[in-house]
Amino acid sequence: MDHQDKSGKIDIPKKAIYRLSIYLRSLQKLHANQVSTVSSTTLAKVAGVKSSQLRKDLAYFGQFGTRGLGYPVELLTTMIRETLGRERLQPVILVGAGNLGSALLRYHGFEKEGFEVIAAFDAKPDAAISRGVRIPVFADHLLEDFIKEKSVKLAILCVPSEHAQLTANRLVHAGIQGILNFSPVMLEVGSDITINNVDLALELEHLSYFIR
Amino acid sequence: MDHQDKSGKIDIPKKAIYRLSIYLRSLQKLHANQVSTVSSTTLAKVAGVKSSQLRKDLAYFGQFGTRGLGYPVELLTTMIRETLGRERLQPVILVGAGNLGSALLRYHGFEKEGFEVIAAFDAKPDAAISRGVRIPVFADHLLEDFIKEKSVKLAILCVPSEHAQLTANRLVHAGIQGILNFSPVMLEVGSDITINNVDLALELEHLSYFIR
DNA sequence: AAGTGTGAAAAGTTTCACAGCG
DNA sequence: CGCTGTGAAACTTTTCACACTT
Repeated sequence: MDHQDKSGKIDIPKKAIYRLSIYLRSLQKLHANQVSTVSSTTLAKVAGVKSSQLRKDLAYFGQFGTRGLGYPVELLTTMIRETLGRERLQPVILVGAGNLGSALLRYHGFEKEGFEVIAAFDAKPDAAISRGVRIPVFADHLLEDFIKEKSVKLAILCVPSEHAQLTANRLVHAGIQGILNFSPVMLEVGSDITINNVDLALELEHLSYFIR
Repeated sequence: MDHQDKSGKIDIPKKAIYRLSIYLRSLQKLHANQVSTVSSTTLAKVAGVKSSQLRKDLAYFGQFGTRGLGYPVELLTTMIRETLGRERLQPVILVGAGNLGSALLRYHGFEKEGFEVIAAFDAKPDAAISRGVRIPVFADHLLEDFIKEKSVKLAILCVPSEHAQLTANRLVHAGIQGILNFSPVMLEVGSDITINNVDLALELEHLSYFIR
């Protein structure tokens, strides 16, 4: 196995990809502190992982370190960005500007990390607008044209559970390739589409198992 | 290994515990549709997993099925609830009622799944109250007393990154055992405390790797 | 000496396949 | 017969330990 899948993309374990994002943040923090070279031990500590795991993760997509010295912060940042497909700004849309949806729009956590939420869609756009959302909120039926026009690839899905699958189908049909899904529903989509479920109640439930 | 860890709790793989929550929801859906018995194949389909995995997951904490027939919906619901520690309502507090925090308070996704957010805490409680939050919002320094008084075990942490670790320390010291952490920071806590990180920007970043 | 890169071992998880029960 | 419960196999991910480079 040469770490290559059929699409020509390097085959990195899913969990390692999550960690790459964490490394990216840690590197940015180090860069802000004028650090220009970092050892796997130090970076691992900042990121909260084992140093051996960090080295293995980085080795999945290249060799960037200097033995005896460590990794150049700036180069490594660039390489991880490139691997994650974050060299250029990704436009994102949000669908379903209800309670949670408009909350996410006002919360600027995505922008801070370099994602631009360029528009939102809702059956009742006025309601969201009146909630103090600044990003343009359009009527639901304009969704498809907008996605095609702007070639948007990423969507945040916050519609009520009962509409989630139907809306997901529309998104995929219009060209969306990745969905961040906040509905507590297992979406069924083609294998070429990536779904990321964020299920807040489920996370709390998971915690409640571990408290004795 | 008899599936028992030192605390006397059955040793269920972490990933299986997440799935138990999904099964619980699926069962509730079936129950609402008057289904009283369900086969592993059917329940697995609803939950979006393989039937063999479902059977293995359930087997970790008991034997509830009848061969040739399937699982009794109601009993299985009770057993999973019990395993997850969800037989009785868990009180939860939220710390940091800023942008995201007050958004989560207005969003009632937790309540719907049976968690009661009984109070929130913030350095500037008035700001959150004026944002239309109905749950009582108290001043930050009342945190410890409240946790002890009500023996709260679960907290949702939404303070800015720079205060996250300090606040987590306070929570743990006051008796919190599980933290749902929305700050993009790896919290360092004792091994008896469970942390669940929900990092929205990280999830988006993960998606961006998979879109070609 | 310090620290990377990496095979190989260990641990964790999923899937298979089938014996056995109702 | 239909479907559960489960060992064993397959696969994935993590950790170890050390050869090797600067």
